[in-house]
Amino acid sequence: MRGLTIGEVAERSGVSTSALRFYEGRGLITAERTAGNQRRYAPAVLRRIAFVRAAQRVGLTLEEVAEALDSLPAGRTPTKADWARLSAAWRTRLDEQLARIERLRDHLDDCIGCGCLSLRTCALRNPGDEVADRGPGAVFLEPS
Amino acid sequence: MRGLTIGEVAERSGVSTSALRFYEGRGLITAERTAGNQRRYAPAVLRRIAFVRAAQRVGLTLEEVAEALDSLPAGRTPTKADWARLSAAWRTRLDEQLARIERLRDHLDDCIGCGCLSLRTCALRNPGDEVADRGPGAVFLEPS
DNA sequence: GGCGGACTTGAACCTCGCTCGAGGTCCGGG
DNA sequence: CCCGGACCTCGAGCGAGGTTCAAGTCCGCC
Repeated sequence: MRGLTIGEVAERSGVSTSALRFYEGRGLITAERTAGNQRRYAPAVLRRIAFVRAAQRVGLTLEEVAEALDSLPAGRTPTKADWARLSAAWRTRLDEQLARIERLRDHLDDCIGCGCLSLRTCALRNPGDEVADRGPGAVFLEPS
Repeated sequence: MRGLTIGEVAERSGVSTSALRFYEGRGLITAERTAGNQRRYAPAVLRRIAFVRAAQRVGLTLEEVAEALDSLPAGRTPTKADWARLSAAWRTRLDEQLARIERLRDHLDDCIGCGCLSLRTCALRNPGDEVADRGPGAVFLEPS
């Protein structure tokens, strides 16, 4: 009963063993067990993990990733058509994010120099656009 | 000793009273107290709160917002020059976010239909670009 | 002076995506 | 057979940005 150990999968995928166990708990990946209860992974799990990480970079929550994975036909290897369907949906999502940020930037341009946070009409003060980037991004106010 | 009550500030700013107390704990806003220990806010707090919310929409953490507020000269009302300086920094930040998402989208375009998550060279699999939008965004996989 | 709604505090809880630690087991080489 | 490193489970903790609760106090109007 060969298969990849969790450590091997972690190394090859760049995802920590704790994250792999966490993903398993969320139903994102699965593993066989040895007689001694250790996980053994099929090589295909690496592609699945790559899918999860790619989806996360696009901004999906793990729950959404799980839905997307569930939408793939069980049993067979995903085809190019499956991938095209999902990646088109991702693209839409990215386009929406771009549009949102662009709107925000344009409002900001309108506002520069006008001190308009004091005006009730300022678009920046009013809702609809969210960014909330929690990733490793640029630091605000240059570290001088 | 007049001044706005916390409820009035909440109503006018659209920020909940619990959030206002939370902001005070983070040093983002301040308030006087009545003899009976209730908060009373100066009207200028509304502009300050608007600033906080705008900065959050641009993606700053509350800690970064606090730094930005600290960078404003104490005591006097912020000038247009102050605002221009900060909003220019925000614009840079938004531009970086846009660039990041565009790169990701372009990778995705390169990948559509090629099933390239199976290739070790796929740019989508490899790091550097993060999105992680936690805001109210579009739902993935249209609700059909 | 009495009523009720607005206010006070602190602590506990929430989501998300993990990480870490404790305490214990398994596996492979020498 | 023994050792050490990799593995196991379970539960707690983090950090961001709050919300919710409990128990008690204040404010202002009639």
